[in-house]
Amino acid sequence: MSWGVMAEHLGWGVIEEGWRKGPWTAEEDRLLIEYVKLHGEGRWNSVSKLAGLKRNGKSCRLRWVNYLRPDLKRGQITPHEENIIVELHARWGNRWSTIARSLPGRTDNDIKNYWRTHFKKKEKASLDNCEKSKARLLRRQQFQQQQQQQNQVDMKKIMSLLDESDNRSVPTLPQMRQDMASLYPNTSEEQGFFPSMFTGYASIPEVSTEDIIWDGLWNLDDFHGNLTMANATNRVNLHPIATPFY
DNA sequence: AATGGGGTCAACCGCGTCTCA
DNA sequence: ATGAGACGCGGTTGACCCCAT
Repeated sequence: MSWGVMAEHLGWGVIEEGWRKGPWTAEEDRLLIEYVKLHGEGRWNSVSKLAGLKRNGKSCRLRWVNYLRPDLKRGQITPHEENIIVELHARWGNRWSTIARSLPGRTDNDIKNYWRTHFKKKEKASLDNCEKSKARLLRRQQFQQQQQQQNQVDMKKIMSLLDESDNRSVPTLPQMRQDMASLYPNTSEEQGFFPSMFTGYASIPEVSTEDIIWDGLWNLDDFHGNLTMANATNRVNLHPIATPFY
């Protein structure tokens, strides 16, 4: 039983509008290779007529470019190639064919697949961090708002105390201590007697070292993200500046 | 041993660009 | 100048494989 017959028995190679679709058989590959040997690359739409393949031109071109070309490099992407991909992606964004030109033997499809599998994970992780960071930011904003409101209340209390002591002229230090102690009975002078508004710094609760580290990483991610996004979305602007490695 | 989930890769699809009559 | 066909590109899908549970 031939590959083609078997494939059809197994439900592969669906025929739609006269064109076969799905995985290529060894026989189809052979026919395509023969065709390219005889006629060269190009004129893909005539493959079906000249080679007897029931595949449309697009499908033939793709099969040749991504799989059958003799100069294709097989095997895993090397660390060196990965470095190049990362560097060029930062510069060009998702312009896979441009990146592929700098990696002999690799196709745009290879690079695209590699990027998606190896870097989507990192992207997802950074998106998760983004959500965490947003939540933290919200917590901080809420806390700072509360702090501000509390400070206003405190200030009013202090002002009213001062008003009461107007007839005492300038308060003495013991008097001030007494006033503050009545406002903040649980706070010792050593712990920081005055409310935070006097220090100009509101301490932030529930912020762990881990949070701080993640914030730092997030800032870096954000910077890198913006950079690559800018590159990806402003390709036209970058054209005159940078040239791909042909 | 069964199964669910994630990784990998080949192939398809839609759209934009190029070429040529 | 223009329209149709060919080509190229990036995004997406789906099948297969492997591994952990």
